[in-house]
Amino acid sequence: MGSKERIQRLKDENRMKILQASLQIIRDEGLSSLSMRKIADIIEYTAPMIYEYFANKEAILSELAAIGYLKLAKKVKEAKEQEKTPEKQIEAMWLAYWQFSFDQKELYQLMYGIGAPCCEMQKTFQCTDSHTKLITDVIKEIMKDKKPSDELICRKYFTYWSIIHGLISINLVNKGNGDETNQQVLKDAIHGITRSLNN
Amino acid sequence: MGSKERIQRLKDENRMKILQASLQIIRDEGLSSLSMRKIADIIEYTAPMIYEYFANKEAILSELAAIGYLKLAKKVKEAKEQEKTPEKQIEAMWLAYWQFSFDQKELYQLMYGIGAPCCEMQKTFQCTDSHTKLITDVIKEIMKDKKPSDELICRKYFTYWSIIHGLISINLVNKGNGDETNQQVLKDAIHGITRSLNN
DNA sequence: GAAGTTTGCCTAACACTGTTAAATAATTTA
DNA sequence: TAAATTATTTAACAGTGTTAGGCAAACTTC
Repeated sequence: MGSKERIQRLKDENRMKILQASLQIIRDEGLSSLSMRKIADIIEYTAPMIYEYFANKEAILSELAAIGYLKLAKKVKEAKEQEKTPEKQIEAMWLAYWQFSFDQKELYQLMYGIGAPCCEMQKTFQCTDSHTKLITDVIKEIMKDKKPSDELICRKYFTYWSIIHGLISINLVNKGNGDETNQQVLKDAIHGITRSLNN
Repeated sequence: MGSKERIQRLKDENRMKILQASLQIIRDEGLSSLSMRKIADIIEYTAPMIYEYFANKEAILSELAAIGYLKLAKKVKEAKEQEKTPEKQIEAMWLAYWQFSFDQKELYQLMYGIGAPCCEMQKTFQCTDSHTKLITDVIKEIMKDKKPSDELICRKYFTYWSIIHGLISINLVNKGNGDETNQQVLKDAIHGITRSLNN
């Protein structure tokens, strides 16, 4: 019965189509005008069909966010691998994070709830294999002489994250586009925090 | 015709009632479950009546946000006035900002679009009489020996704001409540930036 | 005070939204 | 081919923001 697999593959395809269509609508018309019926139009089904693939609308958004986390982790990892010293790595990683948030505005907003009463933040993803893990590892590397506690590392990560996320949020809401000035503020801040790691 | 004024006063009262009711609903049930009909229920009118006072739902949110800016500016001003040195002032002001965002979670989210596809950010308020003006004035005071350009001051303000707004956003989305660790990160960051103003 | 005009307010409706239950069409199994 | 299962749709519910039309009360003018 090879058709079992064929049917499964078809189901997976439709799942994927739903996600793609959703993201497309969000990109084209904004999150607030994403509707089940519009998704259905694109995938050439009727709205109730979507419920065969996702429990509800929120589940779609949730899954899109999850995909976002994967994409982000990939970008951050690539950025890391192009530098040798931890200091350069951490700058590259945060710049990659920054870049991601502008290349994938909609996804980023979904992931971190800017302008969207969407899914709970995925705490599952925060530990293994995420950009968080990648970055905290480098922080640990930089601070290794001080034998920092996990709590301290976490706090340092938080400090980085806050300023970058803050900058991004402000830019997204203000419809900025990550221009020179902001990049300058960002780099300054990253350097400042990085310097503070070892004194 | 003193009744003209009486009627005007009644209209103003109703306007206020609508705003209060809206804020109450947002606080009790969240922004996403704010509806015109619910507002109407509370003020004991029917939904279409609200359109006599506000062009649409967004106008209500917009006005709530504007009220928020005023409240915030007041708090920041009070904080400033309780300290003498600019260094202490700036810390107090940002802590007041932080406090405001937790005391008035909903308002803050409205003002800065966290979890809300709401109104454009009010650029009108950014210049005179806002917390922004209050804070940049103090930054200017601290840096006065360097004769900084407006652009530099703006960038410094931005740096402060980013990390604080970032911390707040993360806390709001994660449903944190501004606990010790975060306050620590915040104070560290403020000190770090303040120190950087003069070297 | 009566007639006409304006105002305040409501009902009904439209075009949407997410979601569910029931009915129908297509496909697989016996 | 007949029965059972699965895929898909139609119809509906309860909710949303918003608009148009109508009724009744209040005010203005005569």
